Parts: sequence; structure tokens; C-alpha cells
Amino acid sequence: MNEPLKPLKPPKQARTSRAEAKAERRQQLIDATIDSISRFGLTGTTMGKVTDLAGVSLGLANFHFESKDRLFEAVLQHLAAEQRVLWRSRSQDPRQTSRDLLLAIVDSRFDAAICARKKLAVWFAFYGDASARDIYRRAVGDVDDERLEATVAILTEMIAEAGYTHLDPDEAALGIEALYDGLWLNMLLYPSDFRRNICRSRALNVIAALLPRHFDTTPAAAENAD
Amino acid sequence: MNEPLKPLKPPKQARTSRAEAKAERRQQLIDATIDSISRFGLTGTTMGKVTDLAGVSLGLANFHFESKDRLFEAVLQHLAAEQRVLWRSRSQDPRQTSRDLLLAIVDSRFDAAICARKKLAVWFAFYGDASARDIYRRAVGDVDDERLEATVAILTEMIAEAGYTHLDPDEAALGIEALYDGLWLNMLLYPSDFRRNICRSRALNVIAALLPRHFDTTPAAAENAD
Amino acid sequence: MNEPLKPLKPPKQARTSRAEAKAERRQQLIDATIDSISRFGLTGTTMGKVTDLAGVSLGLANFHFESKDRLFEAVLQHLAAEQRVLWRSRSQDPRQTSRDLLLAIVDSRFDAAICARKKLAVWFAFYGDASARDIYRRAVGDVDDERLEATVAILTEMIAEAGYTHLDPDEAALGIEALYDGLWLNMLLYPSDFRRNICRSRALNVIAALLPRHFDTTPAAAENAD
Amino acid sequence: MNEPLKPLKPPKQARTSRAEAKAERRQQLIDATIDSISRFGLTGTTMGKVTDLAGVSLGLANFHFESKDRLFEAVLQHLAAEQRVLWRSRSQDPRQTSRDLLLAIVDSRFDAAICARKKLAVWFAFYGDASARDIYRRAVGDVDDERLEATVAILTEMIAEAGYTHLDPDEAALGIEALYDGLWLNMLLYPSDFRRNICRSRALNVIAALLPRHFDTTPAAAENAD
DNA sequence: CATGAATGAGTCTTCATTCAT
DNA sequence: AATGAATGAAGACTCATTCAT
Repeated sequence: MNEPLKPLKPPKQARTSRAEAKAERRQQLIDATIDSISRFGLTGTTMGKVTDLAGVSLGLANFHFESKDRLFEAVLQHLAAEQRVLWRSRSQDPRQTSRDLLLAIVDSRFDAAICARKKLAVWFAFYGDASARDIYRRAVGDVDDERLEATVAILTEMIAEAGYTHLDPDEAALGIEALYDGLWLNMLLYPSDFRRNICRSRALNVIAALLPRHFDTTPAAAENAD
Repeated sequence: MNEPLKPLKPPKQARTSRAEAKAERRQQLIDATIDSISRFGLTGTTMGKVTDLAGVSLGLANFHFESKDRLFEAVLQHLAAEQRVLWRSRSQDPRQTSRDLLLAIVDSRFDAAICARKKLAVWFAFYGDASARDIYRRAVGDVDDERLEATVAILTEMIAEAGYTHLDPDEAALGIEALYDGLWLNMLLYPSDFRRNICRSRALNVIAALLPRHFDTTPAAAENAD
Repeated sequence: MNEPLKPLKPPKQARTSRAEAKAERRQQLIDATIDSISRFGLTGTTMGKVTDLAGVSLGLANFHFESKDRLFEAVLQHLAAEQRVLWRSRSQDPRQTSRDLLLAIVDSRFDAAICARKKLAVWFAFYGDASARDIYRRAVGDVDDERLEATVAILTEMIAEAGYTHLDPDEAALGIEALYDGLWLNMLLYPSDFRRNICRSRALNVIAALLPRHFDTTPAAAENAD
Repeated sequence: MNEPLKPLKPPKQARTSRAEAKAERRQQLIDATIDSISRFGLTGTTMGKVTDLAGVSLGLANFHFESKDRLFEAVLQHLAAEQRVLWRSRSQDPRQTSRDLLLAIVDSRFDAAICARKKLAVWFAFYGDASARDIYRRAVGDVDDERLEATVAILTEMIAEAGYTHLDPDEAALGIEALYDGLWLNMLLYPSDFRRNICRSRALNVIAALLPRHFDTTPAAAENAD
């Protein structure tokens, strides 16, 4: 418990410009914060631990971020942006079908870099803390909405294509998004039982049950879609 | 911000025996803790706030529970027991079909008393806090397992009844349980958009898609099952 | 650390009169206090620990003794009285020489029951605590003075008998009494290195050096005097 | 009783380097702790009183020393080091006889700076507190041993020089060291009756009785040796 | 830019004492 | 007599934030 925290990375490297050095410091602190939250929780994350992990002095965190809350906000924005960029980069091709676009969302949701255990811990730390929930909504509410709307649009198209009558795209989108969250929670709470790839195919299984005409419904096929 | 916290209940009532009075005090403190966690988060919940809300002196919390952690543990055990009792009481009748038994789980998961916003906040507070996760597992891991196993057993029976070949009961059970959790998260984060009944039927929609022979697949029918 | 404290003695025994039962309870609490101080120090001795060790309820200590300080005072008085009674009982015989009387003091100072480690711990606990020093002086100052005066009287006689000219009885008495205390401290701090009998003969060695005509000065002889 | 504690020294002085300022602060806190223990005992010494006496903020004590126990350890180390340095500085000269060397020990034991009442109180506070005894042994056990061994060596030489046959150097060393402790206790408990110089010569009287060939045995001579 | 000493409010926990039963 | 629930003041320690260097 009292062992000193080891910095995540070697102290310094060859710098380039002034602005880049500054951005580097910020990122260093954000990474350290993610690390700390995942290890000690939001409660247990102190400016001291963050700066220790980042290998910088205590004062520096308050210099780059105005306060602890601002630092937390930056962390969430970083994570949301990371996920958004990945998703967008996989949804660029105009030749993609609606099925491709839905898979792009699933794949970015269950990408190895995205749902690293550290990062899941951060998300749920903010969900779980009443006072941090405001930070959450302020920082990533828009990104959440954007992705949900995209899912609705995709499902609307798929439902039209398949001619389903019993499926409401809004309803289905909300159900699917909720499913992702639930699976993320499983990965966080029981990481050894719930590996990333298994959860991804589990999500696809449910999606396949909802949209049988677009997805082969045999488990084997779902695995292949990986 | 500094306004004094009002006690949840009138200070005292007609007492009975000494032991009952003690149990009453314990419950009073547990209720106050739930209230505090939902309002201020795990981070923001202090012994002082809890005892203020309970309308008792600061020292009493440490007298009845040995420490803050033990108090938290008691809170989780209370919540888990409450849900388990409700579920069990709805699964008593030997004439219930497997469909009935599955509905009993859904109904207790989305029961008004169970998913009161306060209580959802408590669950996710513990999910989200790294150090509280141990408390969570210690306090309710068994109950979680029990319910999951029951779901697997029910689904195994339903799959056999319906003759599905593409559905694995373990997989489906994990998916469904994850869905509940995800919907709970929605209720917590966006309570005005995600009302309890809507989430319940949203869960049933997905279940119906997975098990079409047991559940009518039209949304209207799902609503009726309420 | 958290193991429950076991009561020193079986809870109750056949009572006799009312007054005796009361005295018994008091002694029970005094013994428990000695035990607690020796194990946890004055700082670490709480009314709760004392009553746990005594196997009685918390309220009882405040019933028999008015406060913690009064309890402590009673403890010191008990210890001082015990030692005084032993010394007096060994100084009864009118045929005793001055040498015998001095030995009676040494023997009661290094009696097994008197310098049980527990009790040494209590003495030094009170010496060492600034605020407890008043309690100490109030409780046993008189007994200390009485024994010192007796020593001075004995030494005065011995010096006269031996015809020493270089020895002041007051000085010598103070030196000898200080020596006892120093040896007691050794027994307390390093109990395995400083056994009671060794310390007793060590005291006698110094006394023998001061009063060679009354005490054989060979170590072997000192041992024999035991 | 509630009068505010006055800082021991004027708040600030001309500073030098950063590191020196830090060491100064540490010493300031150690001095304040000695003051507090002597006035209020170990029990009555709180971090708040210490920092008040030092004229610094509460948090600073935990910044410089990790905890109350560490602070106490530092205090003992300081006192032990102070005494050791004094003794060593008086034992430097190679021309010193064994008698000189023994006097150097006595003189540092009864030096005005060393047995200031404040400091005596600290020593006995640690002797008397069961839980503090570990701190004591850890902090100064080695220094105690070193001085005892030196005394044994000196006595061995003196006994050889004088050709005593009845005196064991180990025994005599332990007796003499115990005597110092007992005299210290007198100075602590009854400061008005037991002044430092009187105790010093009282110690020398006993030493003279043990080693008559090295020390003149008349009281007057002993006083002269001051 | 960067450091880290310093502050002081806030939190958990302990504990002597009281008092209704 | 005896119990033990209840009180509330007090203490150790933490930590976000500031600021002189």
C-alpha cells in the first residue's frame, strides 16, 4: 500500500516545439489520471497520485488543468474523442452497407484499445459518482447522442430493407446501446470471465436475433464476422 | 449547499423491544446511506451526512457498523436481499412455466421498489469505484451468481421446448443479464428519458426477439405482458 | 488486533455478602486495568477495553469508579498498598537487625508478586505521563516518603554501627532508592535480559559496596543472601 | 486550560537555501514535540498542539514526518543523537584515562542540556507507554547498547588497574547505568528536590564506593570532581 | 515552465460519559 | 446493580489548492 507509485513512462524524451511539449505534458497527465482512476477509483484518485504516476511535480497538474474537475473533464473528452475518431474512421467508405456501418459501431465499441480495462473503469467511475455525472454529461453527452442517432438511422434503413414490421428503430437502437453498456460492465466487473471478443460476439448474437435477415443467425457465423 | 440535511423520517416512534429498536436503528442508517450515496456519490458520502440524514449522532454509525466500509457492505447486502426476496416470492408457484419464471426475473429487476433511482445510483456507485468493487463482490457476488444460474436453467428449458438450435443458454443468459444492467444505467443517467416501464418492455422486446416461440413478437403484445 | 479481549477470569463465582460482592467487582476492574495498561499503555487503555477484560458491561466501570481518573487512582493505591503491606509484614519482628530491615525492603521491592511485569508497566506508565503524574503523587506520594524515611533511619543506624565517616545516610538512601527504580526500568524494557533475581542481587552488590561491613562483598555471598 | 498555545520561537528568520529551510522546519517540529510531550504527556500530545507550538499549520507535520509515530521516532533519534554526540566529543582525547572516560559518560548523562526537564519527560513518556516502547527500541536501542558496551570496556580496564577480584564489569556497568536512570526518574518526578548537580554527585558517590581506588571516597572530593 | 513546501478545511474513527431500561 | 445504546467532542490524517522560489 505504501510502495511508491512508478511513473508510467520514462521521464522525458526529445522535445520538438513548445506547443507539442505542452500537449505532451497534458496527455501524460491524462494517461496518469486514467491509470489512477482504474486503480484507485475516483475517490482514491488524488492530484498527488496522478502527478506521481505522471512523474511530474504536484504543482504541474494545477498549472495545465485548472482544477481536479477540469482534469477529469479532459479525461472524459479524451476517451470520447478517441472512440469517436475510431468509429468515424471506420465509417468513411461510401460503399459501406448499413450492416457494415452497424458493425463499425460494434467494432469500435469493442475495440481492444477502446475497452481496455483501465478505460472501462474510468467510464463507470463517472457513471457511478453522482457529482461526477454532471462532468460526464457535459463532456460526452453530445458524442453519446451522435452515436445513438447514427444507430437509429442505420436501423431505420435496415428495417426498411428487411421489411420488418414489429421493430421500432428507436427502441431497437436504445436496446442495443444498452446491451453494449451492460457487456462493458461485465468486462469491468469480471474481466477474466468476460473477454472482449466474447462480449463482442455476444452483442452480435443479440443483434442477429433482432435483425435475422442481415445477420446469419448461427453462432458460428457470428464468430466469423469477427 | 450548506443547508442542513433534513432527516428522512420523524425522529422516533413507538418502540418495542430493545433488540427491535436496535434493528430499527440499523435500517434507519442503511436507508440514510442509500439516500446519501444517491445524492452525493460514494465520494461525497460522509459519516456525518449519513448520520444527519438518519437524524442520529455521529458516533452511532460506528457503533452499529464497525466502519464506513462495513456500513457500505450492509447497504449492498440489504439491496441484494431485497431484490432476491422479491424474485423468490414471485417464483414460488410450482405451476409456473419457464416463461413465467423468466418474467418473474424481469419483473423483479424492473420493479418500482427495486429500481428506484436512489438504489440504481447505489449499485453503479459501487460498480464504478475500484476500491468499492471488492465490497460489491464480497457482499453480492453469490446473489448475482444464483440469479444467473436460474436464468440459464430457465433458458435451457425454453430452448428445449422450442427446439432452437442456434441459441446457447449460457450465452443468451449473459446477454440478457447484461441488457438489464445497460437499461439500468440508462435509467440512472437519463431518468426522464428512460422510465422504468419503458425499459422493462424494451428488455422484453429483446427477449422476445431471442425467444420468438415463447413471446409474441409484436410490440403491442409485449406491452400487454406488463 | 481485532481479536476480542478475553476476560481474565471466569465470569462469576459463589458470592458471599453484598459488600464483598462489590469489593470483588472493584478488584476485578482494577486487575483488568493493570492488564490493559501493561498491554496497551495508558494511552491505549480505554474504559471499553477494561470492562471487556473484566468481563462486565461498559457502564459498570463508571458506576464503581466515578471516572477514568478515579479508576487509575485506585489502581495506584492498590499497587502501593500491596507493596507496603508486604514490606511491613517482613519488618514486624523486633529482633531484626538493621541489615535485616534493609533486606526486607529490597526483598519486597524485588518480590515476584510486586515486580510482575504487568505492574512495572503500570508504574512507569504513570511516571511517564505528564498528566498522570499528579495522580501518581496524590495516590502514592506518602507511601514513597514513608519508605524513604525508613531507609534513611536504617542507614543512619548502620553507618553508626560501622563507624563510616564518608557516607551520608540521606544521600545513600536516595541513591539506593534510585537504583531500585533504574533496575525496575531495566526489567520493564528488557525483561528477558533482566530477570528479577538478577536485578535483586545487582542491587545488593551496590549496597554491599556502600556498606561493606554489613554485607559480604563477594558476589557469591550476595547470591547466598537470597 | 483553553488558552492558545504560544509558539516557541518567533515565526520566521532569515532563510538560506531551500533544503536548509526544510531541515529547520523539521527541527522546529521536533522541538515543539518535546515541549508538548513534557507538558501534556504522550497521551496529551496531539498533532494540533505540536503544530501550534511550532507555529505552523496542522498539515505540515504530516508532510515532514509521515505520521505521528514517525514524528515520535524522529524525536527520540534526535535526543539520542544529541547525547551521543556530546559523549563522543568528550571522549576524543587519546590521553584520557579510564577514569576520565567514565566521567565523560556521567557528565554527558547529567549535562544541563541533556537532562533538561523537558527531555527527561520525553524519555520516560516513551518508557511508560507500552505501544511507544517499540518506537523507543527501534530508535535508540543501538545507542543504548553502544554506551553500555563502552562502560563495560572502561570498567574492565579499571578493575584490571585496581586489581579488584569481587567486581564483575558487566554487573557493575548494568548497576551504574540503572542508577543513572533511577536518578533521572527522581529529577523528573521531584524536580525541586533533585537538582541535576546533586544527582550527578550522587551517582559519583556510588561509583566511588564501587571503585574506591580510582575515586576519592569522601563526599567533598566527589563534589570537587565536578 | 516547473517545483514542492505550506495551508487548513474536511473526514473517519475513537472514547469517556450519560441514562433509559 | 447492571446493561449497553447513544452522544458529541476530539484527534490523526488526507488532499485540493496556492505560491514563493
